[in-house]
Amino acid sequence: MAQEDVFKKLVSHCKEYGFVFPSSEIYDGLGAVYDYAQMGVELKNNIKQYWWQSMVLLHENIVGIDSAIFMHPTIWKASGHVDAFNDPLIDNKDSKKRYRADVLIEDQMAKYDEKINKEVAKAAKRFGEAFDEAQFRATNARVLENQAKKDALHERFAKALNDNNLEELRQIILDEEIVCPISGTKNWTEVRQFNLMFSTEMGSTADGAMKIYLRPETAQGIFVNYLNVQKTGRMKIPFGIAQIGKAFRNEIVVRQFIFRMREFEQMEMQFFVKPGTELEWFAKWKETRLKWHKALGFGDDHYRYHDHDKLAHYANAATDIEFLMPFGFKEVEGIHSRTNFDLSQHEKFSGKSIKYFDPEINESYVPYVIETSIGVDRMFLSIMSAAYTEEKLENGETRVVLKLPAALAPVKLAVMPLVKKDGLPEKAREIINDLKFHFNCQYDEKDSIGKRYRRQDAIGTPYCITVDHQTLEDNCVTLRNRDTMQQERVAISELNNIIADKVSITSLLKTLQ
RNA sequence: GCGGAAAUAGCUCAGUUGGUAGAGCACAACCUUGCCAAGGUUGGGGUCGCGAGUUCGAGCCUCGUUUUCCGCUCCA
Repeated sequence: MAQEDVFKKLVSHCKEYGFVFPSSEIYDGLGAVYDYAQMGVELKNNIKQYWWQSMVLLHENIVGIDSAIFMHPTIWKASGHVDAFNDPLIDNKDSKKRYRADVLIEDQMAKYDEKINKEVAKAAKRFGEAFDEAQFRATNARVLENQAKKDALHERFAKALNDNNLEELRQIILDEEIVCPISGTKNWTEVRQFNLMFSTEMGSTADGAMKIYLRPETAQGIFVNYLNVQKTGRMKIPFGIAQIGKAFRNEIVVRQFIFRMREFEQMEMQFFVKPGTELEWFAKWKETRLKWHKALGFGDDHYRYHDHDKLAHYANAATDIEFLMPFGFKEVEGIHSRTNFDLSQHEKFSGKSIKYFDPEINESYVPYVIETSIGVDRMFLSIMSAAYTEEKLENGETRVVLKLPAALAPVKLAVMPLVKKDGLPEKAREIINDLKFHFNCQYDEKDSIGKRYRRQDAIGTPYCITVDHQTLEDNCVTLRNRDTMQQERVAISELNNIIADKVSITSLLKTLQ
């Protein structure tokens, strides 16, 4: 089966069986926003629980927080997001390359300087030692002409930037006859301001309102709280802070279902370490995180590292964990050595010292940070795509089964009477009324037993138990395994023990030790 | 953002030169059956993505728009 087909079928399956719906569908949807449905929310919660427990339960030096989505706007100046996420961009229609309009104009100004310098260099060569550069610059016609052009451009450019006048920026590019370095043409689109951060206003009166942003990442909520957590939690370096929460980015290009959404959820852990030890910890977390992924049992060939050659300005090492999606290997988690960039920036912008006093060396320092950052929605998609299976059966039929890890499956157990009479439904209800306290169970008596098994296969339920006539006599039921379709007969009183061991997140966590 | 394609029932799709919408599966009820998608009867569900235009008449033609997919592009 071609990979695009798998992806298409997966999207249909998510809709049909209640995992993911397009947001606001009855109003034609909203671009790149999706809702998790009755099955999806269970799977997503289980993923989050698996991550949270692997961080907070298994590490005594990692604690969690839940910081607000709204944060002081200066935080995003300190982090660099205000500058980096607000660019006037222009496209060349021929090369289809996108440029920052302001950079194109700055390059043009540099070209005038080049011309002037060339004239100066030429003259210097001609006149030798007698050359008076200041005199030359002040009198030479060509130099003056270029200087005047540059000054005029500079003035016009500064005004356009100041007024945030995008049309004027475009007009400057046209008037200066700036060409695309690739296509060499002047076939430009309009200049558009890209605001990758969503903003809103806090304060109910218009004049007293403050422009604030919906956080584009959850990490900053950890950084600005790190010292509070350290002091009140009596944490000693090295220690980590974990957080799961929504983040928002006004993406320019959104595609591939829930892989890139405007509203998405992150699971981030920032690990604070002593300067100089960060690369050791980076290596350790790189390994730890991959192990966490592999424990799900989809096969080691589904994963690979992608080390970054080009590092962001704040990082001194970075890697991605990539997962083999239907459309190729894609980033699911990022592990970054962020140095002390973020904390230092917050010291600078807030004016408050956020140094950690290290009692072991009797010194204060700004810790270095290792970040592990994973997109819940991407994780969800990777799990769904790896679990989705079309299986040829011996009788020639095809069975669609979601081979989800049992610990993550939305429904753990389906309880069904073999027939809808003879007291079997009542017996089945009796069983489910006991088990529902322990697992997410479904009851189903509609249609043939085979059809009911297939329905459970389609949502990834790992176990089905069937109540038959014999059950009424011996208090045993058949327990059917989703993947092997094998059945065994077990006592009702044993069900809880047998199933709990197989479907609990705890047993999955134990494989990490 | 550019170029291309598409949008009809919960899902997958038909729908002829323009004449008031169908199938399979799914869903609900009942009958029959009873361990891997059985059969029968009946029923519910669509202003054909949305808005204009052309026409006596638009699911079909034209324009716009929204959403999705593919290729570029972008991606702290």
